Amino acid sequence: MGRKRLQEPADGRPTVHTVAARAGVSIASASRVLNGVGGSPETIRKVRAAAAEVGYVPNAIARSLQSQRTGLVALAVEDIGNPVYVEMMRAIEAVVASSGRQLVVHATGGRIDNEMTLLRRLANRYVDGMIISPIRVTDDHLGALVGSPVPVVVVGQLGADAPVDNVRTDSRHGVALAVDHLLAIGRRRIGFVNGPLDTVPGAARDAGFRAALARHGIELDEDLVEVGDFQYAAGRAAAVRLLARAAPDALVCANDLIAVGALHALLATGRRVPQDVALIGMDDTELAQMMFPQLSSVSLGSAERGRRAAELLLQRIADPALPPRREQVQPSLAVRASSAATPPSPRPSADPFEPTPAHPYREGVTS
Amino acid sequence: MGRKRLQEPADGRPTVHTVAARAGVSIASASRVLNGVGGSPETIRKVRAAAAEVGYVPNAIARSLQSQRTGLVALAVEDIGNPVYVEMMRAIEAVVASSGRQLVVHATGGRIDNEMTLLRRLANRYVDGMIISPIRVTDDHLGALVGSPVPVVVVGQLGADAPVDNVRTDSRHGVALAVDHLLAIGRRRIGFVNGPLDTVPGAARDAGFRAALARHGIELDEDLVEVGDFQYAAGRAAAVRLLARAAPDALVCANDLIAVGALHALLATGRRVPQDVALIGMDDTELAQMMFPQLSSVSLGSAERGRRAAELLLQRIADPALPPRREQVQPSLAVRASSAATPPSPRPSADPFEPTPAHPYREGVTS
DNA sequence: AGACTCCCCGGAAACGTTTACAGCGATCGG
DNA sequence: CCGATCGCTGTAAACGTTTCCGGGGAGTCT
Repeated sequence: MGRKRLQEPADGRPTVHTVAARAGVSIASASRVLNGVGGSPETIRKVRAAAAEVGYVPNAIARSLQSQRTGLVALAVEDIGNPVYVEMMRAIEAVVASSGRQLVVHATGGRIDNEMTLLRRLANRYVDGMIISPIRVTDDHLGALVGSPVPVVVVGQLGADAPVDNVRTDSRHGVALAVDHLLAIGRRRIGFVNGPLDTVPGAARDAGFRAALARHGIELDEDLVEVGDFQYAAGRAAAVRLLARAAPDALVCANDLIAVGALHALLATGRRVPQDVALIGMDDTELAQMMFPQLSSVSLGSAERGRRAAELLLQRIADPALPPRREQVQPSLAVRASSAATPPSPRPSADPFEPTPAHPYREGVTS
Repeated sequence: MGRKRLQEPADGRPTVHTVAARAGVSIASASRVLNGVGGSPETIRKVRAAAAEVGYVPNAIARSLQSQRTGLVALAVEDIGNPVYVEMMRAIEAVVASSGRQLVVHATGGRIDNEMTLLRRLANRYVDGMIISPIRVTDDHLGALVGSPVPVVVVGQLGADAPVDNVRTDSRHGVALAVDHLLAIGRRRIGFVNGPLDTVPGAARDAGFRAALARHGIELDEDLVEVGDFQYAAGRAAAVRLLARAAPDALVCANDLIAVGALHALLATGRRVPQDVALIGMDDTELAQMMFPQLSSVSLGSAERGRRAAELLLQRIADPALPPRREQVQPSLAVRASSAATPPSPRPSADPFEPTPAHPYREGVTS
């Protein structure tokens, strides 16, 4: 018994023991040199040479076990295909990468059980922290968030007093920006295509739409409101239903994907955008600018929210004792061709050279 | 000297030692029960109870160190925003998740140095395997791939004899499908908007386009070929350049993003699609169907390629001694409105009920 | 009854790294 | 010339888990 330890694992892969043996020093010295801390010139030379000869690469897992951190950060969103999350992911990835960490992404499908599973799995510490953007929130959920063993930052609305790092936006105000703008360009029958009302953003946007109309003293025709899902196909179907029973002169959509679906529905039924129906999306993703006509869209600062969430998370990882913080990003409206100030003209508006200065500009935050 | 080991880490988080002590058994027994292997009914009861009481959750890192696997699989693509990679990612995620693993995504930006860094980092075994879709390939690169210490599967074209698991498609043939179809519906001046020629897909598609025309005995007018980047903005700019100097009656695009850009350019300059110019994209992503008119697109089976790549990878992880395999996915053409067999009609058809009304205004596309 | 099998258990090693600690020689200051 | 300091080194512990191995008890077969 008692033989110290295999110097060469059966695997053949070099470990710090291999390097140390080859350099004729102890593993402690080898490790120190490899980490650039301490060591005499001679030792440094020998260890470096030995490491290079055997092609030594430190094992990330063993290092993690020792250092109690994995260098990974998780991001959980509903759908990694939604461009709004893509933009958020890009922003987060940039911050996270600059701290030398890597990103693990999870698609939750918006299902609470999936999110709960993820939160529970956090306990086994496979990541150093997590950014999650839940679209539905329950009490269990909230409990799991505040009781999480590793830092969690929430992107999105949350119960007001939840002691969790949180970066949110004011999507009610965002909807108001859209409504105000449409009224300002003379639209009166404004429709609304929303996502599910049992989601946090869906509920907030519905409330925002109603409040905005009420503020202007306009009575809402329920026929002008339709609900689908936060996806293209569902948005298009919802728009088709709405158009079948009502004749809006403008549509606000809770999402750019829905807006693209609505655009398709409008064009496919021979309506002109914006002459017959003005259209405004939400999230201001790349998609909005790819459409023809380019879509006006309410920016909810997804990239900015992602960036800030990542920074909050990194700070909390560095100092878990920090008090919970909350940050807010203001929405703004990007006006583009789909809601250009073209007066609703009679159908055969002959002039093909009608001037419509459709260059996008941003309207201020002030309502 | 002497004292065994802290039962309760200063941290306060329960370990298997905590559970074992509380249950009055050894850590070996505790571990066995927790893994569901062995243990008498009484032991099982005690350990389960103790684990529940202290809220024990096994530490994933320690487990990884012992088992020599992390349960993570990496995916490296050029741009996580490109819908083709989103679809691929979804397919991969499904397979990977069904094996109980998780996905780590990396955006390489198509830069070889980034990819090399990733490949080198593989050596520290932070993941069990990697799927990579390089758009540029060098010899160094190839060396790093074949010499990788952990399983790697490549999605995309590769040097013919590289001993690396690889799933590819025949994009030359894909381009041919598009060209054949356009010729069949009577188009003669077929343009091509490609991505960079120094990329593998760019080169293959260029060759495919030229070969397809040659096969039909058509001489290529170089004015009808334009190169940009595999992105929306670059595609749009490239299409604008092309349209400024030539008058195609059809456009093939190397990518759906490019095709969307081209569509925008066409519509913004008052051209009708497909009446004036038929349009075909490539990759057949969701985006193609979101457009109005819906875009024909050559499917290169991105989801299928992702699925197969994931399966190859899992099999190789299970048995690293497997010989390298290569799989091929056949392209197919999805014909939609943008290349419907509408004969090129004379311009002025002022029919107000024409199904695709031209938009009477121009957008900020510099001509 | 004795030998054999089977099952369960606990001690201890192992995964590969970092790091606290102590020893030791050399340098330096007094 | 001696003691303190400093820089370097090696031993060993620690991170938290799984698993090999040997011991022992209960049961079974001959």
